[in-house]
Amino acid sequence: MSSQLQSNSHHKVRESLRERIESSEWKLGELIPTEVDLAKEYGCARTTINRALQALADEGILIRKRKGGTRVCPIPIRQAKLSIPILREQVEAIGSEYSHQLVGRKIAAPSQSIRQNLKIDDGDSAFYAETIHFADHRPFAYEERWVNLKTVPEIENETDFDLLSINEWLIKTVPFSSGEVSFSAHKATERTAKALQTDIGAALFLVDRTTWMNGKFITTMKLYYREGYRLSTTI
Amino acid sequence: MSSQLQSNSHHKVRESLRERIESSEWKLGELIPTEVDLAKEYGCARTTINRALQALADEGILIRKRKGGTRVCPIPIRQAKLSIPILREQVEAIGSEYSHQLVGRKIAAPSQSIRQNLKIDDGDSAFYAETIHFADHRPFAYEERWVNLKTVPEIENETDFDLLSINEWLIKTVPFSSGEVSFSAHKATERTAKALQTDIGAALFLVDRTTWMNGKFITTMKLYYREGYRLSTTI
DNA sequence: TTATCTATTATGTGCATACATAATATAAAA
DNA sequence: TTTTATATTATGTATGCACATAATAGATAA
Repeated sequence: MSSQLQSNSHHKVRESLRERIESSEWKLGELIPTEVDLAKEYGCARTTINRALQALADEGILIRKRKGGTRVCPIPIRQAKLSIPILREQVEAIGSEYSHQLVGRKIAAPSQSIRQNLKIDDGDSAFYAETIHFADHRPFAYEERWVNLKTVPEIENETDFDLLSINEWLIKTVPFSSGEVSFSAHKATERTAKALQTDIGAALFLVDRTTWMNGKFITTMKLYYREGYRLSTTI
Repeated sequence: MSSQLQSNSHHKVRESLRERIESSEWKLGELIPTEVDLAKEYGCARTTINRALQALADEGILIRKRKGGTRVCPIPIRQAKLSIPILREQVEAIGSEYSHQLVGRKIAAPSQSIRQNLKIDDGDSAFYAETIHFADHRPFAYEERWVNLKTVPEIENETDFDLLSINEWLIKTVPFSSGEVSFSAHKATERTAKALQTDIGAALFLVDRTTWMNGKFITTMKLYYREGYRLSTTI
């Protein structure tokens, strides 16, 4: 955590306060001194204390109210930040060579649930593709993706997904989008097992993701990871 | 996102800049104007611009370097914040009644890998417990937990885990701890299937978690969720 | 040419000050 | 007593200013 020495006052104050909170000098839900008092104690400007306290409040370990004062969060909620890297980086991070293969591509009318995800009408068709992602030429993840042609019509004319996978192409084309992700466990079906060269019934880690931008739905996909895959983070 | 109208200048500036970034006014990796220029443009102090830019940098959509200037992050890394709620809240959030049952409890010498997680010596023993968590009296998750007796010796004398589950007791006793979590998919074994009243071979969602505080290791656990469980978040 | 020094530049930070704002406590009026 | 106005308080924010610091570009010396 505090591996990088910060000689800056507001960082130092923040870490000092963090320690005091974590050592239970102030108990859960308890009021801590006011900014003015802390400024006096630390011998710095109130601005500096304010900055430190706001940062801790952003982290969720303090709760602040005007006039009410600042108190230690009564129920410390653990928040894990997990970055969702693109597959190429995920594979290269473990020192393997990344490659991918487009095994299916079509324009078709998606199922009801997919239509709902992309907010498209009943008759409308969409772009569909299946991709197998490899680490050192061994299947690593299998991707089923639908792309909304109303939002990203250019994809229909995009012929070359050899260098850039569809995901990477989309990130370049629609860089800042919001999305919803969910993680679950999934028994490998005949199709997913075949794509990942594993057994039917294997426990696959499934990432479900739908992204949109300015209210326009862009893409929805299912990403099946091989057995043994772990998504890790710190809290 | 910007649902709550903020009349504050630095919030307004931040959201304005966010829109300009998301509308690709500045492309991926491109340099944006300096603080001084933006301050001139927005008619505010540099401090205000600085605050807005720092916030966007914290979010990961800007990259700042002294002298180098501020640029749009070349590879927008999607960061999902996922809060790890305690099981009681998770169950009650879906409108079900929460209950739990301690099915095993002992002081024993853990396996090599657990000893490694808790950083305890070869001969040392630790506290072990298995808990089944129910939603409306149906098994929801199965927990296997080891607790380091060197760090939390009080747990040995704690007899009553009826009201508070071990996890809840630990949160109360050691409120601010760091930890590592990993998610994966796991085929139900005889034991886990039995505990969750499901079939052997079912695809379970597994959460692996180890927590520590000030370098002292507290607990490590495996939490197996029933089939169909989804962990969701937005990015 | 290469290495070394030296501006220059944009961000990082701290501070004093001033005022805004939400929430509470107190006093005054009904 | 209840309601309403008013003061008080702690945090929220904006600003001008000064200086620190990292990284670069340019100038100078080897």
